[in-house]
Amino acid sequence: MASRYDDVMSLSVRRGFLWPAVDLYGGFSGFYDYGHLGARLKRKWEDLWTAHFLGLGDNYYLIDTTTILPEVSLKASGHVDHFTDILVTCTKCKESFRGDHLIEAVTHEEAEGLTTAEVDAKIRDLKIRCPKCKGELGPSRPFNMMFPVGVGPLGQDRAYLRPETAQGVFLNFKREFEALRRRLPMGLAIVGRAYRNEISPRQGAYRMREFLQAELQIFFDPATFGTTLPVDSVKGESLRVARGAEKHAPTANERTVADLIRDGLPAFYVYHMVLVQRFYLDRLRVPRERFRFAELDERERAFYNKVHFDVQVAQDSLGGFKEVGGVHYRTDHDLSGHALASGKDLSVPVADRKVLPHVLELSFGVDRNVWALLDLGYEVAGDRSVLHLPPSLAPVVVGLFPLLSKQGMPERAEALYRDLRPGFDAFYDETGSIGKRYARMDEVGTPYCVTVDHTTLGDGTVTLRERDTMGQVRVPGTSLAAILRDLLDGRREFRALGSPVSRP
RNA sequence: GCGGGCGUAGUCUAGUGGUAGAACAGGAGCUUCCCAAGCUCCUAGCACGGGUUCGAUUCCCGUCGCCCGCACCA
Repeated sequence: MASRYDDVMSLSVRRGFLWPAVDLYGGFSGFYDYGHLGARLKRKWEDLWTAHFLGLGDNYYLIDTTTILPEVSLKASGHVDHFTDILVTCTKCKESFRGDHLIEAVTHEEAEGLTTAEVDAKIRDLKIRCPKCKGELGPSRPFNMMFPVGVGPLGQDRAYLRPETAQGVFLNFKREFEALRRRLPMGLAIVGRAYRNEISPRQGAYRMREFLQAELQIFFDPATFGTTLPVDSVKGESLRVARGAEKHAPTANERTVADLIRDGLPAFYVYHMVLVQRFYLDRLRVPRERFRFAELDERERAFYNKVHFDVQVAQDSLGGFKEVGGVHYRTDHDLSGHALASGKDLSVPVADRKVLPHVLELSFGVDRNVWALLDLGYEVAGDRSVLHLPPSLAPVVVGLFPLLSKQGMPERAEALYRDLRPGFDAFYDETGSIGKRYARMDEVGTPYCVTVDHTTLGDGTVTLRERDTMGQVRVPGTSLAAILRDLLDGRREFRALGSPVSRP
């Protein structure tokens, strides 16, 4: 019995969205490659994300930074120390545990950051045994989630593949602040790869060792940011949130912006939650009930976050609400860390004061979002399978077919294809029956199909078919480009295009 | 990493100690023509490595990978 996950993965592999990397040699756990449709879908998601989030501010820009970072910079960010877990394995039942957690459970004191020798000593002194089988615990060993890289001919310069794109922004903060003429708020975004040596990659594109992040870091003056935003204009807007323990249930509560601010969340933070929710509901067309913000408590949050809500989308292939992004209030953690370690003052002048800017991070996993689109969009009903992608994200926007492979119809259809090709992701097909061609387009999410038929030969009109409704209208072939552009940009509705063509 | 299950064309699968069939998909052709029609032909597979054996896709071991549970998840 194939699961929902298998169905989505099968579609992805068959049609060219994504599949396991290096599968010629049996695969490479935690790594996935994108095929021709997946790469285009991913690129369109990135473009949409970039347009939406850079549009949130006049001083928001995209930058691009290295994926390899020297140890000193990641030491300053806290990743060298905090991204390392000390693991202890039971010699009897082979179960592994985090050393600091074992010690904290007994002493109720913070034990994170201890060395392996210290953990071993504590375990011995406190006579800690395996919590599961009471067996004897083996020696502890460090495990860092970052991939080490030896730079230089002898590999003598210790470095790591970046575990998040954000550090590239912080390292370039001072340069950009000058280049952008010293203005706050300033937004710097990176869409790029990041790497984590996950112990156990799972669930396809959900937990990967190499993945693509889209992150926007907004630098601001904590004293004034909330008051400079049009928070009042969204006060009545409702957000879907699960706070504290609520996230363990597959639901969310509708809470107004005003409510959340009254509960103590910073106004600027809630304001940006609204903008993120709009991106998912309005732009990505995620059904409202499948979207929510899930709050992480102190124990679950990363070491640098003061307020943290996951952005989650409910996906049947992954068993419910799963993280696709996050809204993180990182305070001045990063800039102060880099200021301390580099010896450079990263505070900036604001009016007559010096301010170390705070950071609000809007962070998204691109691969997770692409998978969510496939999961949400894929529908199998009887013998028809349809991928309901938002038209603006569909890797193929329009299919062009001749009804018959004769009477000059292929030439007419191909001419239309040539006309549209420069401006649209168009696809021409004359093989098989017309129904089969529609079916193929439906399955890869193509929102519109155009067919040249007998009537076309007389008056130049063609049929335009909409994927989701299978409805057809007749439009002039010469207007196709303009009509498609309007449909994709949301300026026109398909049903408003004209009277439907009836079919037998 | 531990435990369990699994690995046969692109996909989904049948099957055997004597090297494999089907369906769907794909290609060519005929025919038909507005929602995966039909017919003919074709392409294509036992994850990888080792062992046992006259002979291994099948049995055994290892590796890799996938799924589930545990742990982990800045």
